Amino acid sequence: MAQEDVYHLDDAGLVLGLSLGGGGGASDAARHGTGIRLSMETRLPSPCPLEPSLTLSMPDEATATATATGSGGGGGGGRTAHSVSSLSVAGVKRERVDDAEGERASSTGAAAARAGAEDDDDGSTRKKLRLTKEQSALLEDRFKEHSTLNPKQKVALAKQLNLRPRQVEVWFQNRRARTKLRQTEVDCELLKRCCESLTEENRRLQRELQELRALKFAPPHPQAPPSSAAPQAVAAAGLVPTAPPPPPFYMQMQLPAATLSLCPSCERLAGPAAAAKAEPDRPKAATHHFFNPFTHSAAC
DNA sequence: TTACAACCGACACTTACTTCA
DNA sequence: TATGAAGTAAGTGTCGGTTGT
Repeated sequence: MAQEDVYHLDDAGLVLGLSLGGGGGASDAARHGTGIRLSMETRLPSPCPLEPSLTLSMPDEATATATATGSGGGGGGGRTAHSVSSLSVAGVKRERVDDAEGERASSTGAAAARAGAEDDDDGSTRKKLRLTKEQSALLEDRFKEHSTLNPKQKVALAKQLNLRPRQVEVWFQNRRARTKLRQTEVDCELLKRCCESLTEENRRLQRELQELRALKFAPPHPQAPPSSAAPQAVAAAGLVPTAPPPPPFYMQMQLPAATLSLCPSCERLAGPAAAAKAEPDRPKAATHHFFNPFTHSAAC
């Protein structure tokens, strides 16, 4: 399921693009689209060509339209082909290689013992394995070092944990997915706050504009200053606060939202700025709570 | 050099199972 | 004890990249 929301705040000259979901799409971005796509640009062509949009339009209509459509991602068909999978050509691929490599042999291992005989024969029930705390801890440690494993590392780790290589591979896949999901949630929350701030800023600017227009078309006051001095006049009339309004939220942001990230171990919000503040002498890559999912580096 | 097929790794999506409040 | 939500191991289909022919 893909979901793409674009918040188009024309007056503020800002467009926030939020892309969620995806999978099975034509483009790589769509296929890997569960990650947030953040874009903050000034003065994009209006109206925004992207379909799901929230538009806060100019003065008088003061309309706000919002549409959100979930485009069918597709991705896997889930269980639809389950009955075929074990015999299908695609299904034969990798797992069967791992099987051949000796995961059936691992049925003597502790994991298989816990799983309870791994009854491949009847195939009617899916016994679920629970990893031990020690296994999970070691996997977590390896994940902190590298979020991906090469085949040699995978086999070695599987041997060390007394698991099948396929299980290690699946664990890393699921762990990456969890990390990405948490990161998406954090980004989503940030975007939400940013959008709320921009909406408020937009309202304030519209009010200000209306006041200025009202002043411009009002009959001239005998002692009123010329129209070129409108701001002062407005201020004198007490129509706008004398103190400047606080800077909008997006201006207070010290760094782009996309650079905020979660520490893979403690899953706390982190960012280069916070990290540098915490330990200024330390190189960024070696700072706590800073994890770059794209370089697969973590340093907690 | 280009075209093609096979393979592989990663991902998105999903299901099934376990744990816990 | 029953139950629903959350967490997670695992299955499946798809895509892009690599490699051999």
